Amino acid sequence: MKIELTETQKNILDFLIDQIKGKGIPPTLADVAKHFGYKNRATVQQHFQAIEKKGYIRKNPKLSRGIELTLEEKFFVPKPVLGEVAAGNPLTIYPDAIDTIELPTIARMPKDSFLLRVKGDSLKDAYIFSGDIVIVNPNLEPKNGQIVAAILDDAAVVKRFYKKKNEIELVSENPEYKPIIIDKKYASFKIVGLVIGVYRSMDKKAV
Amino acid sequence: MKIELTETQKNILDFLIDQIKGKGIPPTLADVAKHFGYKNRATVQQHFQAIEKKGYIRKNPKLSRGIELTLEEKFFVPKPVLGEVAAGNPLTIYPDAIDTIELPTIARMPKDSFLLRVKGDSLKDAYIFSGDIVIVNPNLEPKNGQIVAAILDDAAVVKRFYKKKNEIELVSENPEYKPIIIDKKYASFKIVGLVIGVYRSMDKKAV
DNA sequence: ACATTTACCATACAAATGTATGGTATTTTT
DNA sequence: AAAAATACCATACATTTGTATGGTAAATGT
Repeated sequence: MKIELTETQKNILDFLIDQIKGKGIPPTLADVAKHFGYKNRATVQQHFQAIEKKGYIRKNPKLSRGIELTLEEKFFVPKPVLGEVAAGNPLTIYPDAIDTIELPTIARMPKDSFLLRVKGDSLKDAYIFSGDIVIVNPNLEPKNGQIVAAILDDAAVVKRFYKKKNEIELVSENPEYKPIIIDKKYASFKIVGLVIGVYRSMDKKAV
Repeated sequence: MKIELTETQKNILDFLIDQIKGKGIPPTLADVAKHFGYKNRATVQQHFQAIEKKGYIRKNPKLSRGIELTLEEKFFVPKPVLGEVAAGNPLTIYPDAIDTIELPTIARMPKDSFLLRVKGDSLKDAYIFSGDIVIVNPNLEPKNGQIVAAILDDAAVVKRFYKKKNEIELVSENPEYKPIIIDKKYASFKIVGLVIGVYRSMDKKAV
């Protein structure tokens, strides 16, 4: 349906999305021009025209900042650049560890965070279920008691984090599960990031 | 901390929030003037100045639509105008029915939806826990198998919806709970809306 | 080889936009 | 009773902003 964008157009669209998601308000032509080092607004104008023609955006003519994304009727926009984005991502180091990873964009998500779609029920002791989306920030230092996403022994877990003297303890919400103690034995242990939120879409669950 | 707003200022701030949340982009002075029937942009300008002085908004000077809400550093903004806003809302019909309702605003939510913060564990059979946010769309017709928020007998429930010949059945996820059958006996039954999503913030849960 | 698309530049212009200033009437505070 | 805040109006002005038009050079498609 949608026609392919060129590299430049993709970059501009990405910047557009970034601004809308991050700042909450679409940029002006001048904003975009400045960001890409264009000396001229008309350049951006023409790119927007091209992008609009390909169906990715809609313009409210004569309106300042009147650019809308056609993409999102929904909460989550499956990023078309998924493959490439994941490549630059901390997660790629463990591409197989987490069952299935999708990187949708959610509005107003902190810029440095990413989303993981949880598949499998291995995380349900943290009230997180298959199909849920966890919002993970890899740049936040987890404090004791916070929930982290971590990899150990090729499995992904979401648990409460406690740092002790010589070890790290990962505690489940569910008391049935015993805490996992991380010490030197675990060579393949890595904190992926701090889980700052969970989202679950009900849309498709109707069976 | 925050100084009280006047009635007019409150209305204008509400409209501002409405626009930012609903349309995704702040209105111009002219937009606001038009909406309130002011013949003059300067009137709005002055109201904004007053509202800014009281600390509710921030203005990026010289920037079109450069108004920001001071309110929201977070995902969810507990609406300070809750009472009044709720007044124009479908929910107000049952002001006491749902344990505690907060009407936070989330960016880029489908325009006609609203959020309910769930308090109390009465909804946990749908994997929804105290503190979670459910996203409810009152304008979508629930189909069989979808999750709805409903009011019956002064209690709010979130359950799977099934329409039968002469009755409506509300089924829990958890088989321990028996389905609720709605027939003519329930005078005070009302579907609030279709639950299209659940969000949970992990931020504050660190104990 | 020729046409089209892409990716920029420059200039010009009307409309939109934020802002400044001054004014009037009413309400609230002191 | 006087001062301050509120709620509007009008006019004027400099920018910002979107848009239109025309041009150049390189890449791509046919």
